[in-house]
Amino acid sequence: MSADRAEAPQVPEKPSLEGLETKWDAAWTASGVYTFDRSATRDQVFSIDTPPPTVSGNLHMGSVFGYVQTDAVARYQRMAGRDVFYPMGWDDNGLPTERRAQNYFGVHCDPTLPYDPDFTPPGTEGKTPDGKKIKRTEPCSRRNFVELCIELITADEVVFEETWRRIGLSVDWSLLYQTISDDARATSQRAFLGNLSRGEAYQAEAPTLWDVTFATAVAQAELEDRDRPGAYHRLAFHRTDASGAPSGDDVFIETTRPELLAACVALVAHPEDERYAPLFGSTVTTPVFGVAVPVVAHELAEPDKGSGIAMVCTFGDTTDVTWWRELELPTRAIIGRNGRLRTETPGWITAAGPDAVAAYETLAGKTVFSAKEQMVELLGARGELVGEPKPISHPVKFYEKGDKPLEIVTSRQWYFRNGGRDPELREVFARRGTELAWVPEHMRHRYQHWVDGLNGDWLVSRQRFFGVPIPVWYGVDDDGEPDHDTVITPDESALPVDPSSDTPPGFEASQRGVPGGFIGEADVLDTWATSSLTPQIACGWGRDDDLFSRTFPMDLRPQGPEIIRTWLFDTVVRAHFAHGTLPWKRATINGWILDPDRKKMSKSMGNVVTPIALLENYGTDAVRYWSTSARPGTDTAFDEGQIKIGRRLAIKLLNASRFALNSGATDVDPALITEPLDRALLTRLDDVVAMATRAFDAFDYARALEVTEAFFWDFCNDYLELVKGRAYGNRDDAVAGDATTSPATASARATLAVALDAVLRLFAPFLPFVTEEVWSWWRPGSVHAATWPSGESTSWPTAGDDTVLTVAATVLGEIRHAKSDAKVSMKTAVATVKVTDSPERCAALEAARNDVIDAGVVTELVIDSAEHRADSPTAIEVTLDPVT
RNA sequence: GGGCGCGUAGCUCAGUUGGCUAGAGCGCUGCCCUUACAAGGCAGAUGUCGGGGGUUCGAGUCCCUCCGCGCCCACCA
Repeated sequence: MSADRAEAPQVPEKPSLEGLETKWDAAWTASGVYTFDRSATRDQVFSIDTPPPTVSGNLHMGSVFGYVQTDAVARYQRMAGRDVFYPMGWDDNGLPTERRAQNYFGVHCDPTLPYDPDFTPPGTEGKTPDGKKIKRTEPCSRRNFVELCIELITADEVVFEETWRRIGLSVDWSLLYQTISDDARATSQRAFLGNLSRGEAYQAEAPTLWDVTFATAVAQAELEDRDRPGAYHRLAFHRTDASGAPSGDDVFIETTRPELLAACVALVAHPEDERYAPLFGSTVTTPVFGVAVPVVAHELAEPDKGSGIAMVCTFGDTTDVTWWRELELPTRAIIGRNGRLRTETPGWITAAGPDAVAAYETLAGKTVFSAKEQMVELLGARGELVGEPKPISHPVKFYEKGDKPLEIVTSRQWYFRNGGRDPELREVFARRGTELAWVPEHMRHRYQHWVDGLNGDWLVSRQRFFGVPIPVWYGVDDDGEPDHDTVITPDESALPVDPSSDTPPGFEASQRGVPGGFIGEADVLDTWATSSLTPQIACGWGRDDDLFSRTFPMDLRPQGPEIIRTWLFDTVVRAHFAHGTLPWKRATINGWILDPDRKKMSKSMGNVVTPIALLENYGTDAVRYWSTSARPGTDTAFDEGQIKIGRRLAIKLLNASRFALNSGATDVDPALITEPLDRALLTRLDDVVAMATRAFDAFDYARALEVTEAFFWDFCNDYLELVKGRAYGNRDDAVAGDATTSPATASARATLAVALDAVLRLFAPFLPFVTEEVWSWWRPGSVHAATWPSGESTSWPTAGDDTVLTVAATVLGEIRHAKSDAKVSMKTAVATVKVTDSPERCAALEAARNDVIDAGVVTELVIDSAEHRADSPTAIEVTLDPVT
């Protein structure tokens, strides 16, 4: 036994996959294999910016899919010698948590209420203490509400971490962060203050997309269109003569929103529309209210839509905003933030006379829906509604989390510049998109397309509660009114701050809200304004500059395609402003999982497939196998069959390893690997390592898995069978035993050890549990800390002739074929096998003669090149023993 | 309406810069309890590469066009 030889392998009698996850997760935590070594320099580090998942308590199949793919890359990088910085975070700030807190505790936030230290929510889990469903939520102060949110997520996050650990991510859990934590809030506010001081953040009074239900402004990135039923109402506007008196002629427009008639500020038609050209510059009066509005021209008006002329209201849709801005129309807002028509009669209606006022009063305070019905009645009564409304289905803008159409209201909000209103800046961000490496390459189009389509700056203020407060105060003027032009900022050292309770520098708490004092900004930042800073939060920007310098800009940003326009783009914007760089070198975009439930809706008789159930039924490695079989960026149908294959592969790995180790696989001088068949195997292995390495370097984990799996398959089916007898020492002249092992047997055993060792490492990124288990039978330390088998670590002889294995496997295959055809057992003896082939291939076969004879149970093997004709294929004749 | 992607065996998918009779796994069929593995092994059958044109000595691969599917974006009159 040589000095460097490991202890005798400890191979279990019945190897099994059960319980490996718990066992090794605990072991990895204890040994710290995934702990980031912060003495590493930037060039040695591979840092990964995982988008922190929303804490929901549930793990989604899609998350498992994408995160496991990234983990395989992380594990490869670690084995390839990089110091992997792989933090995880929880995105717990924002609306989803607010909603869950509302449902869970049965409360809602009323920011006008004072803090109640003794506040007790009506219940938990949506139920009262006596188990009844909570029907009405109870109001509480903002601070009480935030406390409840934090209580909820703290409990959830413990469970969530356990769940995530189950999928075997090699993250350094000591780096775990939360987007609502003090550090994250401080980072977010620090970045905001930087944006403010450089003029990248600004506040403006402007038309804003507004969600009535949540009572908050929303950003362009959070919109989605949904098809909703509507109806065209044909309305008669009245033309006037030069003196402004009615001329008796009418102009007809079609609108789906007659309730906004009181907010009408103009009619607009295309400049080249001959039907309406004579009207441009003239004035018409609205039906019902008789308010005079101009007829104007704009190329956005579409002649073939409706009657070709549209009414512009402030504001019915985003086109109205465009027209209002570009045509410098007046603002006549009638819809309030509660989604109802203003209760006080607007001045322009009053000016139109008592009839108009009377009409408006029947609408005042009504919801959009009721106002529409009332308006139709008013129009009908006056004969100004032509015909019946024509039902249509049309796209309507919604907040992606909302269930009522968005309204547009004018309000003061905070914005970040993002190029939406500045072609030069837009070009800067477009260029950033081209600098970023994309996997797959075509995903860059989505980024480009989004940047090209931006039509406004990024609205970041939200009228919500559970978020990062906008860290500013405003001066209060002599009349006690906030002066929004006087912005007071905190000292950086004071971050994070809450302006609603903290006092700005230079003021006393008693000056809050009094003339000459200050008032805190009540709004919070959009959740994206914080999650767009995950590289800064994770890498310790402004908090741990040493760590930051070793990890930022990060190497990799893995994520789904649906958040390119939001999360990815926003993160690029923030890093560009704060650091003048990209936040990462490369983005890998995973594909979608096609939901089987959706597909098989008709068959949905129960079984909801959850990742947890799959992980329990098949084991984590099996689920990881399926996830990493999918090509980067490629959509994949959920396939339980693939998961079963993964499980089989893992079991196969256990059994094949057990066999190899029990056959005497042993570490000896690789120079003892002398048999041509063994050298052929290792030559092939060398190619596989090269292919897998190349694939991983291109972030194509799936290809790396594919070539490794194919090799392992051949290794088991062909090589193991061929070498079995020789490894056992069946043909040894000497008595079995180390000291007297023949060179042929020693060669086989050394080859088994080398091959198994390499195969375990090659599979380690994909099947971390089973490879670690087998590794522990005979190797010290963790396979995940082992060196990737390439380059300098390739210490086996590779000058072999691959043909030896190929020909031997082909002949063995023919022998099996013959036995299969004869319907006899594989251990049946074969009388003769005659192989006719080229001299080269015959020589190769000759080199493996004894192994083929052993594996095929062959009595006589005839190898002949004399009758071989050039270009004709290998000819193999198998004659079974007549006795059988 | 614009953009991106996809359409290869019954199913899920590979097919790298155009190159030897188009591949894998599942499923299917048959056989084998072989002492690593019967929740296994071995073997077998299966394709107008969505349709139609074109370039080429040669096209699943490149070009054009049509059909179908998915996703994203788009101004809700």
